[in-house]
Amino acid sequence: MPELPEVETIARGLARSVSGRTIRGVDVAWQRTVDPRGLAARTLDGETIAGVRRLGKYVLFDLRSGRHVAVHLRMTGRLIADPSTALPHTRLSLRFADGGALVFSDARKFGRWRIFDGDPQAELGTGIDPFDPELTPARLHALLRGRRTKIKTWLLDQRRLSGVGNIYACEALYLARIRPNVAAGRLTRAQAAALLSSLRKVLRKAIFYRGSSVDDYVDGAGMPGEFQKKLAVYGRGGLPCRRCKTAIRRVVLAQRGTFFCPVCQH
DNA sequence: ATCAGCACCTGTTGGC
DNA sequence: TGCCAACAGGTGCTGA
Repeated sequence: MPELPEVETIARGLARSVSGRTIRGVDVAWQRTVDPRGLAARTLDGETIAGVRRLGKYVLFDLRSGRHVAVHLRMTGRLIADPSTALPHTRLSLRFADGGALVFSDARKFGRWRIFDGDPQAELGTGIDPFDPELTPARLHALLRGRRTKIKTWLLDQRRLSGVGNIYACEALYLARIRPNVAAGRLTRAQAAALLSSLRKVLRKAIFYRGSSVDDYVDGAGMPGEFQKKLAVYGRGGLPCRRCKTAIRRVVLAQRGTFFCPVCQH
């Protein structure tokens, strides 16, 4: 479900709504929600949330103790602060000392919570962020050099670049006029530069519109985003390209639906 | 290194 | 109307 813009929207909202609050009670309704590589959920009892931010596609809670909680929402995970009614598919809840709660609901049960000490980036293995100032066109071009994997598949690999998912990979490649199936290493320096600026443009705009609610994404307050109305290619198979009117094609790359314009993208 | 295939899960949708 | 297959914003593992 959520990619960088959706996770950013959720993290920003939760930073305001749960920062400074103290956990007094943890309910785990689906044990596998808690990643066994990290600490047990009950260790959160008594912790106070210092802040909330995004790391790649993780919602990262920084605790006053120095510990961290990384929540990955995968396809259908939702983090809702102080819900007014019980949520369906609730898998884990943090009860706060003030009487409120942070509830994790996840229909498909793919989402994971990981509680750990130490450096989040090292712990989670996240690659460079698309908005990291150190990611220059030259740096991206260098990262792509020699890679024979398809550029769209490369964009989805979180160990290299962290935060881009299926929707925004399709959208950025469309904006940059690059075919999803070209080998990553074959992109020219100019194409790498176009791809980077397209990624930032589409991600920034999607954050502005509070994410894309194609199916069931909602933010930390339960509100949907608006960017799904702005999508240029994702989910538009068979519909006319907004630039040249050619029918948008859908193919499958790396087991994921992939949309592109066969005329605009080379 | 890379890829296809499958696993993890449930809910919704579209075709027949 | 009803059933079933396909599909879904993600990742991780295995085997080739």
